Amino acid sequence: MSSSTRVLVLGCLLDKPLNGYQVRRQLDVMGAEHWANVAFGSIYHGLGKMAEEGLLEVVESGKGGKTVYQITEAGRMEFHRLLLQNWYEVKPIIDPFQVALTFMDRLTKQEILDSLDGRIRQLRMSIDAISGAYGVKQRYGAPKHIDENLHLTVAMLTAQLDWAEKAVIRVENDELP
Amino acid sequence: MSSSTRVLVLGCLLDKPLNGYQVRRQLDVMGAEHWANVAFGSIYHGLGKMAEEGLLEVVESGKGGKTVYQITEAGRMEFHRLLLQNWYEVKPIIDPFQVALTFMDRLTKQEILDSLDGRIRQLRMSIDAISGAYGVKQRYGAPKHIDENLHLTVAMLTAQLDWAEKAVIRVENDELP
DNA sequence: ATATTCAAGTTTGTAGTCAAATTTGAACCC
DNA sequence: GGGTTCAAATTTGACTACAAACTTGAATAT
Repeated sequence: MSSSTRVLVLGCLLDKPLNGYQVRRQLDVMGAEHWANVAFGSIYHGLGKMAEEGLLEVVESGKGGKTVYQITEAGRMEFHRLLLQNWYEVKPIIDPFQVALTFMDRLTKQEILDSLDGRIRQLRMSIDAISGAYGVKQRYGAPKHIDENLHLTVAMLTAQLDWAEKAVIRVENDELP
Repeated sequence: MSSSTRVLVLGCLLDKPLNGYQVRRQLDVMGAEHWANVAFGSIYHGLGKMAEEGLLEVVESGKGGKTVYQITEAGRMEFHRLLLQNWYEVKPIIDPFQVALTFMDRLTKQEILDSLDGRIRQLRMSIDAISGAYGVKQRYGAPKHIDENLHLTVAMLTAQLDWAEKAVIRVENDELP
């Protein structure tokens, strides 16, 4: 499974053993749906796989079918290794919009302007919504660094917004495509 | 297959029929490896699948085994539909770094500062490299809008760089994590 | 002529993703 | 206390992604 899935699942298990469903809920609480793609099946798959690899071990299996996993020492080391690696290396970000941008010349001027208008509105709404969430979680005792994720997301959305606003002007003046 | 794969493959076939290998080379020429994830197998899979769906049709099969595909009218409409959709909608960007950021408190201050230093250096290098490429393709007859992809990429990298530089200060002052 | 090499072109198998479907268990109602 | 309902928890299987392995053909060397 992807490096992100591994980090997320191992990360959830650092403090206490959990079963698959609890891992999933933990990810929900973290708001992982906003910045990661981890589906149901992938969690269970990941748990099973990493147990095979010795990064996790099963505690309290059987009974009513629920299987609780606990992180091993090897698992902690792997978590730390992956975490550092993801902190260090800059991976190119994949945005389907950039694919669409490549074929800009296949759309009419009006189609481009209409789409850009829609994008700009969506981007503004997202930025507002996320900005409004700053500091909210702290009130419930979450650590400060949670907000950094929001800051970074807003920064990226703002970069896209700036680009789109400039692009509108260039298209209107027929400098593009 | 993903919407991006469809757009990319259909887009390559707009002007002339091609076989799988030629599609792949066309994507290489476009520099698709920088902003998309389209592997070998996915291209052939996509060609076969879209042929089944009637978006493509096989011309000149057999012979030495090579199969040439041509876009159909339905294919052109689908391309246009997908293209507009990707232009219009803002999808959340998935960045493995944001996953790592969530677990910031599991690293030591020194580890964080070292990693950030590495990231900052990488980001600066990428920004310089891409900025240096502005306008280069035009000299070889490529359309202007190709540069927009580069502009957008640089804008996103710059946003990440700004964030990282600010984060270093916050960590040094123990405001984080 | 035959061998060698290399790019062109495709197939295949493994591993992974994902959401729908299924099973389990406990709380609640009359 | 039997039935109903709903959240908890997992399984399943269809679909995808990917890269390694394979085939083919044509050019070059011997």
